[in-house]
Parts: sequence; C-alpha cells; structure tokens
Amino acid sequence: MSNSEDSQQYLNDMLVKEEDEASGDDSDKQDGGIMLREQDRFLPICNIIKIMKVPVPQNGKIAKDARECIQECVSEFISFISSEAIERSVAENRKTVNGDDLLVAFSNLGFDNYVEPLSIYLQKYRESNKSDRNLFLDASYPHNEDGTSANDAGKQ
Amino acid sequence: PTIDNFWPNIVSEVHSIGQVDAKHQVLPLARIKKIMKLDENAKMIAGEAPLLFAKACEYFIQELTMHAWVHTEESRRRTLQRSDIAQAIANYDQFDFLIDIVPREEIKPSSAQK
Amino acid sequence: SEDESSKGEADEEPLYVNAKQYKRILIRRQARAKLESRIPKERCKYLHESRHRHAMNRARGEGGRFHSAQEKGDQDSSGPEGGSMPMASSGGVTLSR
DNA sequence: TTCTAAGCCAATCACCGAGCTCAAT
DNA sequence: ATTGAGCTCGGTGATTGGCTTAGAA
Repeated sequence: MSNSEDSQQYLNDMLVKEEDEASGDDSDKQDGGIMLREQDRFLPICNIIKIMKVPVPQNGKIAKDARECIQECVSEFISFISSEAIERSVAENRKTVNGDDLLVAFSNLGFDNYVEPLSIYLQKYRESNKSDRNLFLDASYPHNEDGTSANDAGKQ
Repeated sequence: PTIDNFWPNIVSEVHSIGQVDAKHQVLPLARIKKIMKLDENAKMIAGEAPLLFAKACEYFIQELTMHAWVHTEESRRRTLQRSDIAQAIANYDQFDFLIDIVPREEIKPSSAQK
Repeated sequence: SEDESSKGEADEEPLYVNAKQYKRILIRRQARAKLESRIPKERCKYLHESRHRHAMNRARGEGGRFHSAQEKGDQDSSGPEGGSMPMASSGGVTLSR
C-alpha cells in the first residue's frame, strides 16, 4: 500500500522547544529531585553481552565502547517503539498499553520483520496462560455456566 | 548464519517453542517495564508488553551486532567496536531511529559511506 | 558521487531517514531533551560501591583472575593447597588455552 | 613494531520475580 | 469477573578488577 522504501522524509531541522521547569540552571545537577542511574535507563550490560556474542564468531572480541553503545541503542529501541504504541493506546481511549499496540507500532515504524515472530510468540503466551487458568478452574470447579457454548478444549 | 537467513531462522525458532516460559528470560522484564515507564505518556502497561519487548530486544541486539560485525571483518579486525555499529546504523534504514544515539561522525576512519 | 554539503559538520545536516520513523524520531528527541537534565553526562566507573569493594577483596589467582576457596581465617596450611602454584609447569592439570 | 584494552575467573548483594492487597474496568 | 500498580520478601545471577596477551594503532 502506498509508497514504502522510496519515500523518505527530510530530517534537517531539529526543533526542540525547551520547556523549562522553572529552573534557572541548565547544567548537570545531581539535585533538583530525581537523578536517573544507569540501572534505571539501561538493561544489564551482562545480558546485553550474552546476546551480542550469539551472531559473533566464537573467537571474536567485543570492545567496551561497543557493548555500551548497544546498551544505549536497546533502550532507545524500547522507548521508540513504546512511544508509538502508547500513542495508539491513548488514541483508542485505553489506559493500558497491550501487546497488540506494540505489534501495530512495530509495523507502523517499519519493523515488519518483527511482526510475524512476535505475533506467534504473543499468541503462544496467551494460549499457555489461558490453558493454565482453564485447566485449574475446570479441575476445581467443573461447573459449566451455559451448556450451549461450544467448548474447544486445549491441546498440547 | 547470515543476514539473509536471520529472520527465517527466527520464525522457525519461534515455532519450535512449546510453551512460553515467562520465567527465565534472558532480559529482566522489570527493567524493560522501568524503561517503558520513563515515557511521560505511559500510564498502565500490560504484562505481555515487557515479555514481547524481551524477545524483540534479543532480535534487535542480534541483528544490529550482526550488521556491525560485517564492518569489523571488512576492516580486517577481530574486535567489534563502536564505529562498526555506527556504520551498520548508517547502512540500514531500519536503524535510522538511532541517528541521535550514534551520530554519523562516529564512523571514524576514512571509509566511505554509501 | 558525493553530496557533502558546504557545512562542515552538523547534527542537522540534510539527511534522508526512513519515512515511517521520521515523525517518531522527532517526538523522541523532545522526550530525550526533557530527560537530559536527569541523566549524568558520563558513565561512572562502577555501579555499586558494595560490589566494587567485594571485587577488590576477593581472592585472586596469580593471573589476576578471581579464585575460589579462600578460607576466612588463616590457621591451616594443609587446606586447599597452600604449597605450590604450578601455573605452567610440565605435567599436571593446567587449563591454559 | 608499540602499547591499549578485552577476556578470564566466581562471591557477594541489589534487584528481579512471585506472592500479596487494592482499585479500576 | 479480570488485570495492573504498588508494596513486601527471599532467592539468585549480574557485577566486578588485576594480570595476560590479543590485537588495534
């Protein structure tokens, strides 16, 4: 539908309107309230390294700069997709961002490759949760609310 | 293990998952949720959202690292460094959203950009 | 074919970006700008003081690696080998690489 | 060639996940 | 009814530096 790869936008001006919070200081400050630590902004570096080593040959090395770079990129990745997904949930008058919002966000932002595997993964997650809950409830309380509703039993 | 086979492998990998093990994830779900909550518009977040991101981040890290390693080999090095990642970002338009995180001038040496 | 403009360097040099991401990139820039004041400009050497001290006090092998089995009190010499440390002697179990 | 910096070990402890209660839908 | 925020709690893997040498320069 419509244009895809050929249509590109110019990214020239970065219009950042500075919305001051009634503070006269713009230098880095450790006071003024909430300072974010690295463990608040990033995923653990050890986990990042483990995943980075997967596509790299066994004898390959990874520089410290590269690890931290990927670490920052991953956080931006999460925030970037989240921002789109959150906006969609707000547009639909929902207060909760769900998995479908994320899938739509991935699609809209051009991460089409992610959509299929993540959809399958999400579906499997929901199935296992529902089958677990249903098995537990059925075993302890085998009363049916209405006999007319067809019940497709879970399967392995 | 090539770039062309990456996503097909991911898809077949995800099919082979029997039951989703929310437990031992490679990436901590609480941390992912914390990062999501840094967005001022974020109100409530469904439990499945950090789980999806955990998987997505694995894919993302692997793909970006894989693209970067190509440039490591191009320069006949054995150590992946930041400039390789900058090159990878510049050469694949899906990574454009990282343009402020790893600016163009980080592509350090005299290697042309396409 | 080079389209390097007259500007020496810039963050805002005319740059094509993925059209699907363009709008979101701008929105994220503003969001990051609001957080900028809360983000330290440089990374610290370590994350936790306690873990830093723990690492400093740990038993280390000859090669600087962490080594297991450190008795808290020293009063024994026939414990986990206190005599010799053959690192690369001929014969024996050295894992080397 | 010179000499920077990445990998290697595993023990503590901050943090993650699994329970709760409470509120919203 | 279900499902998420916000606690608390206890169990556990991410964090961590000195020395060697791979390998960037």
